Amino acid sequence: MGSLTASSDPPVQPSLWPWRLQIAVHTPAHSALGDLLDYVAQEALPAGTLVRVPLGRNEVLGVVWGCQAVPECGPDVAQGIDASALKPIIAPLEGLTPLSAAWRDLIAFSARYYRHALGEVALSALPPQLRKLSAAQLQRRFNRSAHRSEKRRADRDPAPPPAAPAQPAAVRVQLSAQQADALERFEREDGPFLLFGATGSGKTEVYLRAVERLLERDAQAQALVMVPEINLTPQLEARFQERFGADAVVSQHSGMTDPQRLRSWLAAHSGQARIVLGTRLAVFASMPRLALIVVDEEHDPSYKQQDGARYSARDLAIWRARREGAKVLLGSATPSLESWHNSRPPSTLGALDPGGRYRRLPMPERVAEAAWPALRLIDMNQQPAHTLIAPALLQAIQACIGRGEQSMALLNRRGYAPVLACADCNWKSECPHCSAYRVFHKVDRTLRCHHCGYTERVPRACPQCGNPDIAPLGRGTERIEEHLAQLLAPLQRPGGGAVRIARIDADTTRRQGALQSQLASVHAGEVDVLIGTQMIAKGHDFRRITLVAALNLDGALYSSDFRASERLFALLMQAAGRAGRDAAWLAEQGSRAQMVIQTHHPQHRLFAALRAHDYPAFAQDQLEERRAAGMPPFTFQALLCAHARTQEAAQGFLQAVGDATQALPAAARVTRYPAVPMMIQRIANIERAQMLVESPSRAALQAWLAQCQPLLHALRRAPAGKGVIRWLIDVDPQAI
DNA sequence: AGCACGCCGACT
DNA sequence: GTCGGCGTGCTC
Repeated sequence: MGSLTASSDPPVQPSLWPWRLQIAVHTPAHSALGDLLDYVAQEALPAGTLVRVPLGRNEVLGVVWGCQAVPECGPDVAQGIDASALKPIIAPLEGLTPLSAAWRDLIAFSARYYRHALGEVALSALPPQLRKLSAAQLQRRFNRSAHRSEKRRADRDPAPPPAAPAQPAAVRVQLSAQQADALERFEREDGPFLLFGATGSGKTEVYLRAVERLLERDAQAQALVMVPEINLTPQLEARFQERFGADAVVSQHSGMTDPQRLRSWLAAHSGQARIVLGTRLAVFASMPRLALIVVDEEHDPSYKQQDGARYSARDLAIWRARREGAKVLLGSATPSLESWHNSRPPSTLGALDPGGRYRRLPMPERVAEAAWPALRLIDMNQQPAHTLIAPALLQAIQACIGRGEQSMALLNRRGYAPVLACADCNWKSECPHCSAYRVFHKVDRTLRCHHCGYTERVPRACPQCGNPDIAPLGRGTERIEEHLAQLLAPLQRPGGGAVRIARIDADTTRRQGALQSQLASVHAGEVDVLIGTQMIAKGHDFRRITLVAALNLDGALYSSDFRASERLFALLMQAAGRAGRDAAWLAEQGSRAQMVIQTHHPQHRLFAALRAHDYPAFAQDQLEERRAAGMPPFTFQALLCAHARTQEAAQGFLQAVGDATQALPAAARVTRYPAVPMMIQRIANIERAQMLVESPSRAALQAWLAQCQPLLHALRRAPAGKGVIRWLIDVDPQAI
C-alpha cells in the first residue's frame, strides 16, 4: 500500500503522515460501521473533496468531511482504532471542485433526519460513474466535459452565460391576471410558496417565468425544477429548452444512462447548467449557485423514495432552500394535506393560530375557458354483480365515438385479472414466495407475481384438484380492453372502420420510448378509446379526450390506509383535468366534457367535493378528521421495520427493541404500537414486520429514533436478533 | 453495501 | 472427491 505515495522523497511511515481525514464512504446504517472513517494523508484536503480510499480489500470513493493536522487532533479521535492502524488515502480526484458546505449540510441533515448513515446518503447522491470508473477513466471524462463547456463558451462569443430567453418575447403567451398575481407575490414575498393552481390553470408558465426572472436578475443563478415521474421530464425539458436554450438545461433522473448522468451532474456542479430538471434524486444535485427550487405536483407520493435510503424530496427541497437562501415553490391542484395545512392562513385552527409557514398562491381558474367536465356517478349497487362496465357508461363511450371524440378509462390494476381461482376446490393463484396473488396476464398466458417477479405459465387445470375450470377473478386493464373490444365490435367509427382501442400501463410501456410513441398515437387521433392505469392520468395533455371514466377506484374510500382517500381525490381531480382541455374545439363540436365514475359509494362526501371541484372543502374535511384522530399532519410518525426468516423472528426483534426503549429518556412523548406483519407480509420468502411509533412533537420523535438506533444494533447481535436479516427505519412513512 | 471465510448438498 | 449454496463477520 505504500507504493502509491505521491512523491519520490524518502518513504515516511503512513502512520506518521501529518494529516488525518474523516471520510464518508458507502456504508449503510445497519452495517454498524461508524458514519465517518479515519484515514491519513500527506497533504491537507478541503472538506468536500472526493477521494479514493482503501476499504477492506476494495478501493472505494469517499467524500472528505473533516481534516486536521495530526498533533492537533490528539490520540483518540478515531475511538477504538489504533492510530497507527489508520490507512492512507489513495488519491483525491483531480480537477473537481470540492462539494460545497451547503451540499454537505443537506446530506448530513438527510442522514440525520431519515436515520441513514452519512456515507450511504452522500455516495448515493453522486452519479454512479463517479464510483464505478477508475481514476484514469474519470480524468478523461472530466477533461472532455471541461473541453466541451470551453468550446461552447468560445462558440457563443463574446457571450455571458445563456441567461437570455431563446424565445422572442412576442411569441410568448400573455399571463392571465391570476398568473401575474401569483408571480408578483412570489417575487415580492418570502417563501416557501404553495402554488395552488387548478389543472390547466397554467402552473408551468408560472414556473417558467419565475425561472426566467431569476436568471435575468442574476447572471450565475441556478434553478432546480422537480417533477414526480420520469415520464413527465421529456415534455417539461422541451418547454424549458425552448425558452432557455438547450445548453442551459440538463436533466437528472434514473432513466438516464450512467454517462448521461455523469455529464449532467458535472454541468450542474460546475455551474454551467443554469437549470436542472429532474425527479426526486435531483434534490441532491450539486448546484453551487442554487437560487430557486420548484416542486411540481408536490402532493405526488413518488417524491418519497420507498426503497433503500428513504427520504422525501419535497421536504428536503424545503430544507435545502432555507439553508441556501433559495426560494422554493411547491405546485399542485390537490396539495398534500401537509402542505395545505402548512400554508393555512392565520387563525384557521383558533384565535391563537398564527397560520402556516408557507404562502399560498391561489390560481383557481383554468385558462382559455377550459370547462370542467360534468361529473356523473354510476351506482354499482344498482348493477348486476360483477358488472365491469355499466350500460350507461357504455352508451356514453359509444356516443363519444359517434361524435368522433376520444374517451379514456382508468383502473388501478394491470394484467387481465388480479387472481385466478378454481371454482371447485378454492385454489387461488398465490405466489409461492410472497403473501400475495399472482396476477393473470392473458397476453402471454402467464401468472406473474408483481412483488417478486416470479412468473409461470398458466396451468391448464387446477394444480390442486385437476379441475379444468379455473376462472379469473376481478378485472385488470387487459380484461377491460378485451371486454370493451367485444362490446364495441358492432360499432363503426363515423369515418368507417372498427373502433380503435389502446391500452397504456406498465406492461405496454416497458420498452424505452414506448410510452412516448403510444401517447403520440393518441394525440394523432389514432385511438378512440384509451384504457390504462394511473399512468395516463398524470400530466399528459390530451386535447381531444372528452370523456374520462373511472372504473374501479373505489377501494380507496374505506381503505385501512388513512391516506388512500387523499390520493384518490388527487387522482380523480387529475383525471378530470384530462378531459376537455381544448375548449374552443369542444365548443365547435357543440359538446361538453364529462367524467363518469363507477362506484359502490355514490353518497361519499369525496364525490360532492369532486363535483364542485372544491379541493379546499375536501381538505378541510380530511384535516378535521385527521386532527380528531391524531393523525398526520397533527402527529409525526416513523416505522421500524424488520426483515427475517420467520414472522415470529421479525416481530420478536421489534418487540424486544420496543421493550428496551421503554427506559429511554425520550420515551415519554412517544406512542409505540405493537409489532405487526407488514401489509404484504412476505416478499421473496422474506417475512416482514413493522412497528409504528408516533409523537405530537417532531423533535421528540427524532430524539427517540436517535436513541433507539444503538438498541437496534445491539439487539441485532443478541438472541432477540436471531434470524433477523435486516432492519430499517422509515421516517414520515407514506403508508402504514 | 461488498467481500471474504466457512461449513453442508449434487455433480464433472 | 470438488463446485457452490448463503449464513456470519469485517471494513478506518
